[in-house]
Amino acid sequence: MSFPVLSAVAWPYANALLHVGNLAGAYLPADIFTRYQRMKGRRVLMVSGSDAHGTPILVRALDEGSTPEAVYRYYHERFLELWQKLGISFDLYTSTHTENHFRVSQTLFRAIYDNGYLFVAKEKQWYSPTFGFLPDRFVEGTCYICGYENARGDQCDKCGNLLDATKLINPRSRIDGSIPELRETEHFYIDLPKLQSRLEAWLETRVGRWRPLVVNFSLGLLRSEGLKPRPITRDLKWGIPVPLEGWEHKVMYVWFEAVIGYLSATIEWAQLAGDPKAWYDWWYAPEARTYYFIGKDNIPFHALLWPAQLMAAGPRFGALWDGTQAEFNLPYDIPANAFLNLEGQKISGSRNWAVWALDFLSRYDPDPLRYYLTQVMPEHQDTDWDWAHFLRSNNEELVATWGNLVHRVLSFTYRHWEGRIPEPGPLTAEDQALLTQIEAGFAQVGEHLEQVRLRAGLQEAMRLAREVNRYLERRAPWALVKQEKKDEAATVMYTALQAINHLKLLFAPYLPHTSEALHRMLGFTQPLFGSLVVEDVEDALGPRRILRYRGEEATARWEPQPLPAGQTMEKPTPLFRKLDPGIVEEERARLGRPADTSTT
RNA sequence: GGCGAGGUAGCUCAAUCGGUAGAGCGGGGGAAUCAUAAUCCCUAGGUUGUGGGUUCGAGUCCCACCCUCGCCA
Repeated sequence: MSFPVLSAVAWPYANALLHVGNLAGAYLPADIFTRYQRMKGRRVLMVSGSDAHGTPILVRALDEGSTPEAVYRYYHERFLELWQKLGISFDLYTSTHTENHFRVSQTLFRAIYDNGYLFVAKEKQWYSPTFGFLPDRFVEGTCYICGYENARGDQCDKCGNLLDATKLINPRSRIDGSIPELRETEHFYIDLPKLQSRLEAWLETRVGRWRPLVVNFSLGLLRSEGLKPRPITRDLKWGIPVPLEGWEHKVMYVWFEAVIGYLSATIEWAQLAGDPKAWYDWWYAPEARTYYFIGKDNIPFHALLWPAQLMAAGPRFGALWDGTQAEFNLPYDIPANAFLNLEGQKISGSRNWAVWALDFLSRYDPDPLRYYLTQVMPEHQDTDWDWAHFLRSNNEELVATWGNLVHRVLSFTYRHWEGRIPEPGPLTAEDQALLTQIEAGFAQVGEHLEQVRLRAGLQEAMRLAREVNRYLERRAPWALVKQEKKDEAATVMYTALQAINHLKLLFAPYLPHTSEALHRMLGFTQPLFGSLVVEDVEDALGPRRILRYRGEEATARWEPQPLPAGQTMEKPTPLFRKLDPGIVEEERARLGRPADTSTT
C-alpha cells in the first residue's frame, strides 16, 4: 500500500548546540523511520529547520553582546554540520528566518483571524525605557514566594516556582539594570475554548493507536482544565511581524510561529523542486500520513496547539495562499519520546552535563552512536546514557555480532575464492532455511518500523545476524576447505553472503554509513543512499544555507536484492572499530567541566 | 498540589484480551579456530516499587502509599 508520508521533526532552537538526548528524542528516530519509508518506495518527505526567533536567542545574543541574527546563523551552521556527519537525511532543513516562512505564517495568522478565532485583550507588562516591553525572563527581581533576590520573571531558580512576572518585587531589567514600570499593552489571543470539543473528538480517534503518554496526557489536559485562550503576539522586534494594519510593530509569539514551519518547509521544498503545488500531497491528500518526531516536553504544542491552529485556519489558508480550498491533514501520529538521562542525572547544557553530538563525532564514528542511541531510545520511559554501556554496546554487540559476522564471511571468501562471490552448488534444505528466515526479516523488521518501534526492529535484525553466525558454526566452511570439499564450502559461503546482503538492507535505516560501506565491499557500484548537500540560497531576508537530501542515485529497496555469483568484491576491511575500555574514564572526566560554548 | 507516563534479572529493556515472567549484554562452564579473543553450545538469576483487594488465575484490573520524569498551578 502506498501513501504519502511526512516526517515532521522538532525545530531546534538556534541558541545552543545539540546533545545526544536531542538526537535520541527526535532526530535519529525520524531519520531511521524516513530511510525505511524511502526504501519502501513511498513518497516521503522529512522536513525541519532552525528556530531562529524567540526569547532564548535574544537572551543568548544579549549575554554575548551579539545580535539574534548572528546567534541564529552560528548555531544553524553547526546543525547543518551535524546532520551531514550523522546522516540525518532531511529532504529540506531550512529555518524560520526565511521570506517563505514569514509569508506562510502571516497567511495562516490571517486565515485564523478571518475565521473569527482571534481576539484582542489588554494586559500589563514590565516596560523598560531603554528596551521597551520586556519578556518575562528579561526581568529580574525578588521572588514573591521565597524572597530570593535574583529570580527571573518567569521562574524562580531558588524555589522552582513559575512566577507571575508582574508580581516581582524590586524589578530590574536583565539587559541594563534599568528599573521598569508596568504598562498596559494589547495582544492577540487564539480562542482555544472554541476548538475544545472538536479537538477532543479528534484526539479520541487516536486512543489505542498513539503512545499512551501522548494521547492520555493530551486528553487529560483537555478534560481536566479545558483549554484557555493563549496569547500569540509579543512586543518584540525580532520575529515575524503581525500582518494587520496598525500591528506591524508586534511579532508572533514563537510557540505559534515555529510549528508553522512544518507547513512552510514543505511548501519551500515544493518550490525548490519546481512544483509549487507538490505540498498538497502531504497537507491535503486524505490518505497522507504525517508523523511528528518530538520529545515529551513538546507534546501539548503538537497534539493540541498545532492541530488547533490547523483547524482554525482551515480552507481559508489555501484560499488566501493560492486559491485552493481544502482542509489540512491533522497529525497521523506523534511518536514522542521520553528523555535520555546521562550517567544517572538529567542532561543539563548549562552545567555541561551533556554529551555534545558534534564533539562525540570528533572522536567516534556515526553508526556506533546511531546503534547505541537506538538501543537506549526512550520510546516508553526515560532511559540512561552510560559510557560503560556505550563501550559494551559497541564492542560486545555491534563489533562482536554484526561486524564480526561480516568480517569473517568477507575475509574468508576473499581469500579462498579470489575476491569473487563463489558459484554455489545446489542449496541444501539448511541453506534454504537460513535464507528463508533472513528474508522473512523484511516483513518482521518492517512491521516494527511501520509501528515506529525502532528498538524492537533493530533487535530483530541483530537476532537474524546471530542466526547467520550459528549457521556458520553448524556448516563450518573452514573445515570443509581443509577436507578438500571446497565446492560444498562455496555453497555455504554463497548462502552466508546472500544472508549478509539481506542484513545489509535490514540494518540500512539504522546504520546507513556501514551498510553503504558493506554494499561497496560486496561489489555493488550504485549507492544505497543519496547524499546530503548544503546549498546557498537567498531571499529578501538575505543569503542563507539549507540542507537537502538528494536521493536520485539511491538504489536501496526494502526487499531481498540478488547478489550475483562471480561478482568481484572489494578487499574487506572491518566495518566497526573496537574501542579501548579507557574511553569510559576519559569521557566521564569530561562531564560537568566548564566548556567554552561561546559563539564567537 | 492537580493531570499524565513510568518503577520487571547485576545492566539495558520486552511481555496482544488477565493464562507457566522473556531477550540481549554482563557472570559461570564447555566447544571451535574462518573472524577485530570475535563466534557457537550449556548454565546461573526475579516475592514484577510497597501494602491491600477482585479473580480459578494479576507484571497486567481496582484502592492506598513510596520513588522518578513531563506538563500545569
